[in-house]
Amino acid sequence: MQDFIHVKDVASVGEGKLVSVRGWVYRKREIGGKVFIVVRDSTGIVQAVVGKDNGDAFKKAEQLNIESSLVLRGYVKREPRAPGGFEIQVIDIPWSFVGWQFPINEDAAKADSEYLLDMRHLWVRSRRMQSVLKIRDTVFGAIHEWFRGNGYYEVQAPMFITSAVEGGSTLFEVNYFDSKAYLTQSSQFYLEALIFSLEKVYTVAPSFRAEKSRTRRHLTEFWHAEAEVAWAGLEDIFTVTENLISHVVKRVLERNLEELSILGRRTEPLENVKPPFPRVSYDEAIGILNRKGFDLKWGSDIGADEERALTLEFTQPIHLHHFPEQVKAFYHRNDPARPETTLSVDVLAPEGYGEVVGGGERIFDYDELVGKIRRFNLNPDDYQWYLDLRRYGSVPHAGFGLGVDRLVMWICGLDHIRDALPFPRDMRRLKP
RNA sequence: GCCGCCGUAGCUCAGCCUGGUGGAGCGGCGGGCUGUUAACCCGUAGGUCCCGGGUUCAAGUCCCGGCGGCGGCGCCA
Repeated sequence: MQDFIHVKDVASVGEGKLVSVRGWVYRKREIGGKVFIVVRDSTGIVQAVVGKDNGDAFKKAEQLNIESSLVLRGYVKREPRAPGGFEIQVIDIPWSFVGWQFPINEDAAKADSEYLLDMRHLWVRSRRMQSVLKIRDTVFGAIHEWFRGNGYYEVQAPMFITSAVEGGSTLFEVNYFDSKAYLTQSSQFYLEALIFSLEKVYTVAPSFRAEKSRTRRHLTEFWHAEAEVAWAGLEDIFTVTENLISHVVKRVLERNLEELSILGRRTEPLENVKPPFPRVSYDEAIGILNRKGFDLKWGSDIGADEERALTLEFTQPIHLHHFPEQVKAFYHRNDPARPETTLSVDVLAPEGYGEVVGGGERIFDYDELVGKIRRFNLNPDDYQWYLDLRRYGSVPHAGFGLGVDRLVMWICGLDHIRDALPFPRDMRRLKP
């Protein structure tokens, strides 16, 4: 077996070296008795040239379609006319697979259409998706890196559950032998159970929401990074989320400048991301928004349009905190100093992207939790084991959930969350 | 749940308002070009104009119904 190199290393092996690369046809042009093949692999693109005098390889090269695969061998040449300044002068093509006519062309790619979603299993090969996927890899890696570097245990919660985490949210029902089960919409309750064992825990797992949402920031299956910390309060969640997000962004800037550039993503908004993030109370937000022309009453929720307007006032992600009780789920702890509000926080990504994190302090007192469940017209019987946690050595604690796909969407500057992951699932899309 | 939009070539779309022989670009195929960069130039093939009904001498175009799809809001991460 001979040694192969990756496309990105072609320039550095030095002119005149004989190299072998394996990849796919990114572009093919025939002119002047030569075939120019731009070869793509997981690391980049490089131009290869096959001359007509090289009869056997020339014939093979001529037959290749876009995205056909090939192995080629040739000499590296410094060539200012080639993209990247180097090309491979092919001496032979030891292996090739002549693919069918590739169904995605430049026109379809430019249109950014529904068609590309139907063709996603092939579109993942595009430089654009390739770049998103590399950044996504950095993001997931950096999340694990940060939690593990800060004393958290990684845990796993079940995906099959029997009742809702939050009343009102819609669950996917599945057949579970002779009974019904549901797909989890959050691992939070399980993490809360686990803090009494491990104190600081996190998980990165899918969550499922059967909401009929048709927006650019909703999926029915999304990747949820959740953490829960014993003895922690709202201030700790501010600190944890701003440090976590800043770390992730820093890693992306270290590793993915090329990918950001392929995506046409400006890096300035990312370079601004450093702790601490501005803290904006719900009260302040209502004031800011009403000065900007909204007409919001205290107690109304801050919707997508309002979030967008609010984030445009800042150059960093912001901590929006102290939401009124009625706009947050029942498990949020009310602020003893101001009981109509909760010790809750959303982190809003800048540039109009909006909510990427929701979290805050949880109710740790049994009677307080039962009372609030009733006040929200829910049935305490549905929360038996969750209430149990408040019976045996309960402690103040706090946690949060981060929508990883939303974070990737913002970091990449994407228009739609669907493009932040390879095979998105939403209300109307279950394939490929 | 609410509001709005669309369905014409493999893909992206124009044509519809104001009815009169189905169009463009990209892609395919054939040819040309001795260095292309989303190559270019010439030629050529390719259509159930979503389906059904109606109006009309005549419907892709107007009307009614159906089907399929898209965007946004709410909800949330």
